[in-house]
Amino acid sequence: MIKPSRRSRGSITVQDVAREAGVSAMTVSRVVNGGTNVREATREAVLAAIAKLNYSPNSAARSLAAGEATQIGLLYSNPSAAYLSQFLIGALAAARRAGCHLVLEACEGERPEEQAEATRGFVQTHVQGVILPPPLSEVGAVRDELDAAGIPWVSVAMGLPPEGSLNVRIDDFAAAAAMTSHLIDMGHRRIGFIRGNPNQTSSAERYRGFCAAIEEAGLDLAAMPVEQGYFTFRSGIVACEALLDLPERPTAIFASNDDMAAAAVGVAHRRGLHVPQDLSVVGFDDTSLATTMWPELTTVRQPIAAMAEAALSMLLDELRPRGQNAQAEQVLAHQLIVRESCAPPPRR
Amino acid sequence: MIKPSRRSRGSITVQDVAREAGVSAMTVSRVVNGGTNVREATREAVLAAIAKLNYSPNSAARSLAAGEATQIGLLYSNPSAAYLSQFLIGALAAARRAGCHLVLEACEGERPEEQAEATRGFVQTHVQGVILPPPLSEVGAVRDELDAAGIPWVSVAMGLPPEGSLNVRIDDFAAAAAMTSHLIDMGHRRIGFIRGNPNQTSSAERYRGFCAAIEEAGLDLAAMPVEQGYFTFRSGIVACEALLDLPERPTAIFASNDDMAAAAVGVAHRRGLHVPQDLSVVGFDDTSLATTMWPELTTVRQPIAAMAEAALSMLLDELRPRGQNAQAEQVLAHQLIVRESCAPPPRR
DNA sequence: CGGGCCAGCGTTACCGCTAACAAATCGCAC
DNA sequence: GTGCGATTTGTTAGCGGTAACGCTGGCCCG
Repeated sequence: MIKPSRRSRGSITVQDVAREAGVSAMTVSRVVNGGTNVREATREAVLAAIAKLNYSPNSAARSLAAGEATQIGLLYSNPSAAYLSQFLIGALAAARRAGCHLVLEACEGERPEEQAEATRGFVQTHVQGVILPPPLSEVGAVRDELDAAGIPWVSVAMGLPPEGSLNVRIDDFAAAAAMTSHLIDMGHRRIGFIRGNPNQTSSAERYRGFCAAIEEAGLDLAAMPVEQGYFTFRSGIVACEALLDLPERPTAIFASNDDMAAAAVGVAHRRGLHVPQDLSVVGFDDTSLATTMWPELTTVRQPIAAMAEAALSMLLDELRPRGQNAQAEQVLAHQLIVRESCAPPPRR
Repeated sequence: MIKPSRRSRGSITVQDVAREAGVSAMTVSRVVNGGTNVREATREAVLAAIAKLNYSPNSAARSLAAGEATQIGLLYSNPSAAYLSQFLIGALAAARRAGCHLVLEACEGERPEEQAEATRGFVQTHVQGVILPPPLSEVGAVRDELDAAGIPWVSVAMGLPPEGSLNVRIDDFAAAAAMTSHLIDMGHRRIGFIRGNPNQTSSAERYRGFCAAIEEAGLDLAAMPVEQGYFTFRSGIVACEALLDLPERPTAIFASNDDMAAAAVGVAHRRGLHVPQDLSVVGFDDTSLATTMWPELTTVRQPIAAMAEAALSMLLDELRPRGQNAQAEQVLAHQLIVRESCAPPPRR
């Protein structure tokens, strides 16, 4: 007497689908993945059976059988929370599709030794690849450690990634230039710029974009006041104070990220300047801060979730033994988001 | 002739550990999980072998063999990004430990029909349980849909969870009372309160805590101006304007979350009031906003990541067939975070 | 001193899926 | 028709781990 398998989970498996469609389990598997070398009629029968039974493949079994990568590391330091949450949403979506797990690790310290230490945590836990969102994508200690362990990595949102490395980014240069042109088109002729942290290449790229747009418009770059910031709210306060202390005040401020832009708006308000009537302020990144302030911020949106997804796919392609990977670099489209924080300069 | 298995992945398996320790694979498995009925000497030998080989179990194989839950849903609407990122960090850590995948689904709309629709997405994709962070934990349409499908859920951070439901939370009442007492201890006698969205029970609990502390201090509750807010930055502006328009202005404002507190600080600044010298402002949640503003916000910290972890563990316990689950409710500890946004009231 | 019980460990048989190989089928030129 | 390569489909053998059950030997009790 055959007793029903005591361990059956009652869920729909390939076998069930195969029986329903009158084919073998292997054929079902082929249809579900890629589906090479399956006759059209057969595929349709299988798809119909899948739909009928509401089958969804068991990802644990799949990655076990296929021997795929199952643990991908994500090393984060302290980007803005808004950035991180978007990033995680994208990465999680891609991870689930691929059936792999995301292993998070915080990298708190600033010192190379601490960073290397956090990285070694990954090596211990057998992650097969690592995603490096900013600003860690720029940290040599981390990359060296991963290279030494032979673990592939993808950098995300670097301004100027090293040749041949896996990376996903936007065109910081073009985005900053577009934003600058937007201000110029509005009539601003004296635009203050707050630079980002010099240890990140995107800072330089954004500044280059700013300069290029100024010069292209035939304006005098030397007349544009520039302050150094470090991407933090606090540094934005200092930089903005300096800009507004100038005898000839800028009519607009372009901060290299939203946090610093928010700081600039705060400083302006405390000085009794109205934004945007007296001073226009624009940022970069379109984090949630941009809409939880008043006035809401004109800024550049990065497709953060899409970038995370792209990074993970790229990494998995790299890890897949079969064939060579198509591309090692992806530049996604950015978008200029116009809100209420900028307006034509005040008439004088 | 035995050729080495062509599909071997070269990684360390239970078999390797078993051989090294001179026991069977099953014993290794027992040691790794729980480890009931294993002699101490044997356990040590196995642990030594594990350490020596640097073995780490394959979570795909584990969940396949054990037939464990592999997909846990996380339905989020739009809590603050800071909240979400912390929440995801905690949930991911727990998910990895348990070897299950997190399935995110955004629930955009406000209308019950849209919310139910988003929930049905989960039912389709065979998630075995769902975590409901605020404010979705309070949405009847979502919970009904899950109940109808027989999918267990855990609510997180509800103020007053329904009897018998799985939930993880902090004591909103006590936390709000503590914050209020802190203000009273500083010398404030006229404290304005901005309520949270009435569709969330935590709003009511926080308000109850505020009232209790006021009365316990022997102050006149009727003298405290209260405004309705909705947890949004925008609603905080309106509420704070109303409070500051009062003939007898409060010396402190207790906003039911950080976004509204940030709004209050902004309004005060635009009116030329200095925070905290002229007006103290405190918030609730300790999201990242609390430190990306100036002055930094005194607020209540929720252990968000820990709450997410607890929620996931609770859900998995519920799903595990063996035995009954210990607890259906967990109240984690909150913490009063004192920063720069409050000070004794101005002398008059 | 025999037998029942249980802690401790091994054996077997899978979980659900897919790589690799084998077999069947097809198309087509001669 | 026949032969042969290309395409489509089926078969087998695991991937790494664990549930269920079986076996062993020591302990206790009658």
